[in-house]
Amino acid sequence: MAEPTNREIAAALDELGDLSELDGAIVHRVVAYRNAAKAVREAPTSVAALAHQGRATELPGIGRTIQEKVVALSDEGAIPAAVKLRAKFPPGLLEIMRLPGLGPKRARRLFEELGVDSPAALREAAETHRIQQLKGFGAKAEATILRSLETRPTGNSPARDVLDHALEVGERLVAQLRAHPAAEQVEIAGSARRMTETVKDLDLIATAADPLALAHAAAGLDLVEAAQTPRSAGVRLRLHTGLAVDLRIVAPDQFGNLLQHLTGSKQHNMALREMAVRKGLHVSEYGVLEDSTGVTHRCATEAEIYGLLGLEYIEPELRENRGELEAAAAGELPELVARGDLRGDLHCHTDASDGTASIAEMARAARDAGYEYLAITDHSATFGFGDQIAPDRLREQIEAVHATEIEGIQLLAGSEVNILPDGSLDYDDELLQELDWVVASVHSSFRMSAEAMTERIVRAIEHPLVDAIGHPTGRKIERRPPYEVELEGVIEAAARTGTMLEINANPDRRDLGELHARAAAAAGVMLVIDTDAHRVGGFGVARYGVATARRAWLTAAHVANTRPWSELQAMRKRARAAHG
DNA sequence: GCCGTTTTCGGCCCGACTGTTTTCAGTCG
Repeated sequence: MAEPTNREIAAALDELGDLSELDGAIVHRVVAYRNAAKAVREAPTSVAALAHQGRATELPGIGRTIQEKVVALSDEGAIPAAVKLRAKFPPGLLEIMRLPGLGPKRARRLFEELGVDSPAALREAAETHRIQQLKGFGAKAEATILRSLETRPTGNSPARDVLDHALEVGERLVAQLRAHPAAEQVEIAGSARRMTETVKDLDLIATAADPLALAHAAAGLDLVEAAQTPRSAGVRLRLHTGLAVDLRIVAPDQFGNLLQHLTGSKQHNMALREMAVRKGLHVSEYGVLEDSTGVTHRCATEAEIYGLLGLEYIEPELRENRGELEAAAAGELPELVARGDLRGDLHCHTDASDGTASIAEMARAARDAGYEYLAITDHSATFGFGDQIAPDRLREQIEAVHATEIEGIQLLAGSEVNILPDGSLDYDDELLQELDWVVASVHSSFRMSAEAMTERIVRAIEHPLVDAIGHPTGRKIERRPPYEVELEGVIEAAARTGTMLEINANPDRRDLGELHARAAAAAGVMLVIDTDAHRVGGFGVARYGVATARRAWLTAAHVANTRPWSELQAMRKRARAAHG
């Protein structure tokens, strides 16, 4: 039997958590299963393999018992405890439990007292008013249930906004609020501040000389489609883009408390608060309560909160409970790479392939975006959209790039070469040798087995003239899953050969993602943050690549294009081979 | 079920909201 993937193990643990919750298990055991599921989902290597070696307990939140369950899942195809509980509760009950307003306790009572075992049966029970006869349920509960059933997500709901869509409008909103005379501080909080890949809504926090006036002003902005009643505590908005915005207005001396609370993540805050409790402190959105004195410390800044807990300030991108609290306590947080550290961009397109601007136009735009060097990397011969560059055309392109002189930026002749299904490249070595930079990417035959795709990419990695692998998983966030590939094998090969892996900064890609980028860096792989710009405005997305790198705990040292070209050039494996 | 600078047992984040209730359990973020 094939070992279960981390995703399958995590799903099994989540299911066990749900079933245990229905079964009335103490909440902490349920939480333990969910924490374990998160740890598995984020683990960089095969948890099934770890469990068989008895080493899964090294992951935070996994102890001996859950390790045994993982082994059982792997060896027998199921977790015995889950099998037992599945026999006890119909699968429809899990669905019912997740409806808004319902939970495990109420779902179970509906099942035991009314025989409700599916959403259809639930609707029937509500429509015949049998639910309001139950103790603790009333007419309102029945109406809420019917409404929840109506608005139940159908599975293809778009659910979350990709970050750039939310930030584009969110940052305009912030600018407009800051311009209002009643406003003092206005900041984005929530997952958008942590620069997650997608967001559900936007949380804004403000302080104001006249809170009610600011809330009214917010409700009246032209970005706003609808607003609830403005209050001095804030206002809820819906923008024309459909984005929900929650503006909270707070006293200046509690600004840090609320900002920290609403920035999250939930997991980070829970772990932070547990850590605080051990020091006799209680952290909430209103302040930090000290047990020994009964004093509540109000904090104008987040740094004060972390300071009270004896922690270094933790950047929002790190607040995911992935070890940042322990590192902050030990004074060992990384100095994260910043946008200003990037000196060059090694992946962009011109109108020679599917871009929209000339070499010179792209060069000037890159320079104006703060870059010192730019590799022009148009698509190779078999790109297949009518814009392919045949070998002779590439020779002309190399000459054209080298002949283009733009003050303040150095141009490099490169190519984004296709990795063909068999792992070969579609230019011969003699031609590749003439390029300053070669990024190799998969653009076709996405539907291969993981084994074949891994072999394909590893073969490209082993090519002596490939400097970097572009968007290594091929995913499009919210639109297309990654192709099947064993990233572990890719990372191992990249480390072994000195091939760099790209963090493609396009907000729809962010590929490598943060977890894989972190694993790659830990394995000694050098990363490059590239925009993959197709137009002069395309360099602005660098911030999303930097955000992914920061969420991956990367420092400037982990990112090759924080170095001047002269240094980076010498780090390419072909340069190292020449010297070695 | 996990975990330990209050260690191998006894804790486990915090507060708001809702509906049904008259002091609170369940749910949510």
